[in-house]
Amino acid sequence: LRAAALAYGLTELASARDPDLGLRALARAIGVSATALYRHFPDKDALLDALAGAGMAQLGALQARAAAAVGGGRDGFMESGFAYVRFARDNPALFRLTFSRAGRMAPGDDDPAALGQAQRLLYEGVAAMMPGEIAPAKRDVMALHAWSLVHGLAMLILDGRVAWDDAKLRQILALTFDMGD
Amino acid sequence: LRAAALAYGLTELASARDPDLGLRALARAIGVSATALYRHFPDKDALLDALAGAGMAQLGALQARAAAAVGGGRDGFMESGFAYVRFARDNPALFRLTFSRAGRMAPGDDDPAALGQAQRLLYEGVAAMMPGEIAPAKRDVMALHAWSLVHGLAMLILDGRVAWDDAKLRQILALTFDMGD
DNA sequence: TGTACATCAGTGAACGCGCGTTCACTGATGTAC
DNA sequence: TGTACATCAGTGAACGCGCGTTCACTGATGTAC
Repeated sequence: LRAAALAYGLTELASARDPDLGLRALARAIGVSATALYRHFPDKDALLDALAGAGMAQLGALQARAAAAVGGGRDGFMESGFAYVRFARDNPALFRLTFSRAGRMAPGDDDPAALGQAQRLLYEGVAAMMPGEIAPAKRDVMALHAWSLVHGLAMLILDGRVAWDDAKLRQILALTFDMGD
Repeated sequence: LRAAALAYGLTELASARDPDLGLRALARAIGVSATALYRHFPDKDALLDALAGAGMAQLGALQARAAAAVGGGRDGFMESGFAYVRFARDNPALFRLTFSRAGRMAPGDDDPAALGQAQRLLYEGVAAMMPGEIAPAKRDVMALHAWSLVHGLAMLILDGRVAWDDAKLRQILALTFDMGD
C-alpha cells in the first residue's frame, strides 16, 4: 500500500496544479480507507515528505540523464538546466511540493541521496562550465546563479507568467550557461 | 472596512509564511463578523485578488524607488532586481500570493498599472543595461533572463534553500546585471 | 421642521463540506511448540 | 499435524474543527416632499 499511495500521489501531483493533497482524498482514490494509510505513515506530514523526497529524486535522475545524453560537459550542464524547467512544467504540483517541503527540514534531514545528487550536479556543472581554476567562492556564486535562473524560469512558467517556448528558453539559458566563454 | 481588511491582510501576509488566508480568520482578526466582508467583496477569491493586486503594486513601487535612489541606469536596474528579492524576503506570503494569483487572471485582466509598471521597469532596465541597438527579440530574452534570476533567487530563499547574504546576492545578480560589459 | 421611506453596513445563526485523526474492531497470516 | 497465540493490514464509525457562504434581521444614515 505504501508503494501504491506514493505512486498514485506522484501521478496525481504530476497532473494537478495545486500541491494540496488530502490524505482522505488520496485514500479514496486508491480505493482504501483513510485510516489504512496510518499503517504506513505516522501522519499526513510524513506522507507528503515522502512524496517530496520522491519528487526530488525524480528531478535529480532526470537531470543526470539529460546531461549524460549529450555527453556531459558544458552541453550537459545546459541540458540538465533545461531538464529542470521541463520537470517543473511536467509535474507542476510535485515540483512545488518538493521545494516547499524539502526546505522545511533541517539541513541534512532531507533525503540525502536526492538532495546530494542535485547539489553535486550543480557544482559539477559549474566546474564543467569553467574548466580553469575557479576560486571556491566564485564557483558557489555561479552555481547559485544557474540554479536561481532555472528555478525562477520554472516558477514563472508554472504561475502562467511566461509561456513555454523551447527556442526562447534555450536562448535564456544560454545567457547564463555559455557565460564562461 | 474594505481598506481595513486589505491593510490587515497585507501585514498578515507580510509576516506569514503561508499565503493561505481565511476569510473568517481575517474577519475575526479585524474584529468584524465574517459576513460583513461580503458587503465589500463578492467572495473570498475577490478579496485575495485585491490583496494580490496590492502586493504587485507594492513590489513595483519598491523597485522603482530602489532604481531611482541610485540614479537609474544600469545601477538602477541592478538595485531594482535586488529590491525584488528583498521584497520577497520581507513579504513571503504576499509575494507568493501575488504571483500565484496574478497568473490565473487572463492577460490584461491584472491590475494594469501594477503589472504594466513591473513589465515596463523590466524592459527599461534591459535597455539601460545595453544602451546600444538591441534587437527586440534579444531584449525580450534578456528581460526574461533577469526576471527569472531574481524570481528564482527569491523563491529559493523563501523555501529555505538559500540563506540570505547581502554580499553574495549582489555577486550573483552582478553575473547577470553586469553582463553587457 | 417633520415625517415616510429607501439605502446600506453590519450582525448572528445556520447550512453543508471535507478534513486529519482516534478508536475499537475484524480477519488473515505467520510462528512456537 | 494440529493447536494456541501474536502480529499486522485493513475497516467503519465517530470526534471536533474551521471553512465559505446564505439567510433573515437590525439599526443607522441619508433623501424627498
